[in-house]
Amino acid sequence: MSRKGNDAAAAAGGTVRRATIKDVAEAAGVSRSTASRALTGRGYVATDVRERVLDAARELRYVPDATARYLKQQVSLSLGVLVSDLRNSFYARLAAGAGAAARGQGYSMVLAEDGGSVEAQLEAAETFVAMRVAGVVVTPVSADVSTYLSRHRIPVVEVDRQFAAGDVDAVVVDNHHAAQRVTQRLIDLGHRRIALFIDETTWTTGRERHSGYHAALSEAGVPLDPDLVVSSGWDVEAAHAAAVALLQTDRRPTAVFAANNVLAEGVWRAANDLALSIPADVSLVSFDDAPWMSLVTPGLTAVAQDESALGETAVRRLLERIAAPDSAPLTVMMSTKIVDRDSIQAPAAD
Amino acid sequence: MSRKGNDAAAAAGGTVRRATIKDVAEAAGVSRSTASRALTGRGYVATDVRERVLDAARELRYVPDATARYLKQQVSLSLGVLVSDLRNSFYARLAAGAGAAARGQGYSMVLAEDGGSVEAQLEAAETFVAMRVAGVVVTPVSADVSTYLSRHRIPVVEVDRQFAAGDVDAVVVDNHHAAQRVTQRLIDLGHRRIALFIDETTWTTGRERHSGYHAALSEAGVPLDPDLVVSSGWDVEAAHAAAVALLQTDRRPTAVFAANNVLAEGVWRAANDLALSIPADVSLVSFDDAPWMSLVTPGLTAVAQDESALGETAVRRLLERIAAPDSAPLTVMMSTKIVDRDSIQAPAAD
DNA sequence: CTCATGGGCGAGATCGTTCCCATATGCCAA
DNA sequence: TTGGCATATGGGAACGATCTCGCCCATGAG
Repeated sequence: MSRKGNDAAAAAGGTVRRATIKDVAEAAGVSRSTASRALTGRGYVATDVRERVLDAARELRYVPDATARYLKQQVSLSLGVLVSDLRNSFYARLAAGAGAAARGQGYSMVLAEDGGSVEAQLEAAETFVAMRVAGVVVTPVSADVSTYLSRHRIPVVEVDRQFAAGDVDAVVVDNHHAAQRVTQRLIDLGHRRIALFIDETTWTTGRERHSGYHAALSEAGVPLDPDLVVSSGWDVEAAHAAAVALLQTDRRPTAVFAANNVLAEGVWRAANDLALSIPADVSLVSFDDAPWMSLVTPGLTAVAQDESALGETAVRRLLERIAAPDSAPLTVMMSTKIVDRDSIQAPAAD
Repeated sequence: MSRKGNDAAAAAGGTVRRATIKDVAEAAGVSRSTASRALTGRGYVATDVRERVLDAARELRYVPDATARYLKQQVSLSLGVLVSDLRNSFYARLAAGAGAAARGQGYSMVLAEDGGSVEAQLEAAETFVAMRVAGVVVTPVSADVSTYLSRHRIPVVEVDRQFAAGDVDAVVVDNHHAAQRVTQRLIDLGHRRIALFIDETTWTTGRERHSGYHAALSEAGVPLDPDLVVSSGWDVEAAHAAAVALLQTDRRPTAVFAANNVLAEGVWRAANDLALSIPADVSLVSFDDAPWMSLVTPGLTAVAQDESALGETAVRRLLERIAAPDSAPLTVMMSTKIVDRDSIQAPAAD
């Protein structure tokens, strides 16, 4: 023995080296090549030798170094997932679904948040490139991420919203149609003054939800009142303030369609603060079905997306693309459903 | 030139190799060593040479391979974060805090979920070892994770609950004290029949919350009624079923203390289903303050933990330990506060 | 007996990076 | 002049795995 064993070093208080395949090979009295074959199961190894190697590996608690393996094979087993805000249940569930799908396929998930910032998103993308992840699932905030990652030959799937339609895969829902249907529902109940709360119309989500709302009104011959389309900010507070303002006007809407769960929360809080009764004084529907919407009274009628399925599908699509890098980009459309609860009813007679 | 450039290869439809430091060095007309020095900023490089190298790197869109760097330096820049369930806002916020802190210190976060399963948790730990993460933050479900990771020389911080007290660092809250205070609050209002909903008393969280409840009752001389301590299962449905059963008995409790947000949701739903008014018919307090608790009417009085701070602190502690591997393990106690809302009041006179 | 075949094993190259070391030059003090 | 020091650069060896070779040995067919 030319070198002290690990146990001796440990007893001496020295730093314990992690066991490498070389240690395993020496302990089993074989070469590194043979040890590798025994451990990976590729190539010929005599059964007794294989046993010796496996025993040695167990004994030494050998865990192969994934980074070294990647370096040699140039095949990574981790996926990047990049979302806006984990505190938002929508993204949390999306990430949970993605993580589960990844794990199920033997991948691990590197998760990053960008808080909706383009720069933060690019920074995260750069980290993913540096880590040589096998692919990335992203809820994009600009076209730049997909472009950047594609340039670096990293497969991307856009999920929830789409900025690079046609260039990369995407998994989305039919925002236009769902928004139209739910607006239609309000119109059918007799509503004519229907407000839309929306944060952003430059993303596909916002744009399509807006157009769906618009389409439903047009089709019913209800004139579009620009004052009823409220572009509040991103967060609950902004939506809350905007809702308080709108709901206090003398000709307030009889119904509100909130284009996402954050906006719905703002409107809900505003109605509560103003002691307006939902749905008696004002009906409320939401795009996105957040957990709280089934807990409050009345429960909120909402367009529900299966966020987990969104994440899972995105990961599955990503792995398909990794397997077939040159196939044409696909946009997968997931279904939504309207969950009927008790936050909408016919408007009070004037 | 002995080899085709990338552009030519791209034009020919061939696979484009990612630029390596060797490519950068050649493009700048220097050796790999010099290129490395210019890029990392360690060691002497003439200013004009540095410029040339940096230009070449930009030109070739060079992004250093983090795995290769790790292999050489044996210093990893990713952290493992292992939680039970991202769909639970508690864990989501914890993970968000951890991720933010990690990113702030230049680390990226590898996130895994174990769904509360010991085996899944160990599997995730094994992945972390294989990936050679610099450290792990975990909400443990057994002592095995910490033991396993420690054996592999990977620093661990237990967060929320503690299984390896004294052996590894931990970030927790004073469950006993907080539970005692909130139970005391109910007693002070005049409640004597106070139910405790709890899922598990083998974890520190459950055990301590139980003991705090117990302590408050003892101190007030209220006899402990074992029928009022409900060990329901993990999920909302189980808690809901148990709560429906309990709240229908003729001598139902005048107040319920739910030991976490999931149980609180079960109890809340049960009360609603039974048309019991909170707090008139039954008072309800929760350990954990979930987002929905401020949206429902009445708002739920709850013991609030700052989940983000929990995650951030755990990561900070982890990095401290990485910096000083031989310092004594520390248990950091975070504060809680009771947020008063409207779900508790004095019991109705018998 | 020869030669092809296939099982079994090890030497050494390789992935992309860093880092130690050797070498070289210019400058200043002894 | 010599020695020492700071600056500047390149050669080559790692890090830990995998993988391509090439070699050896049985076995069995011709």
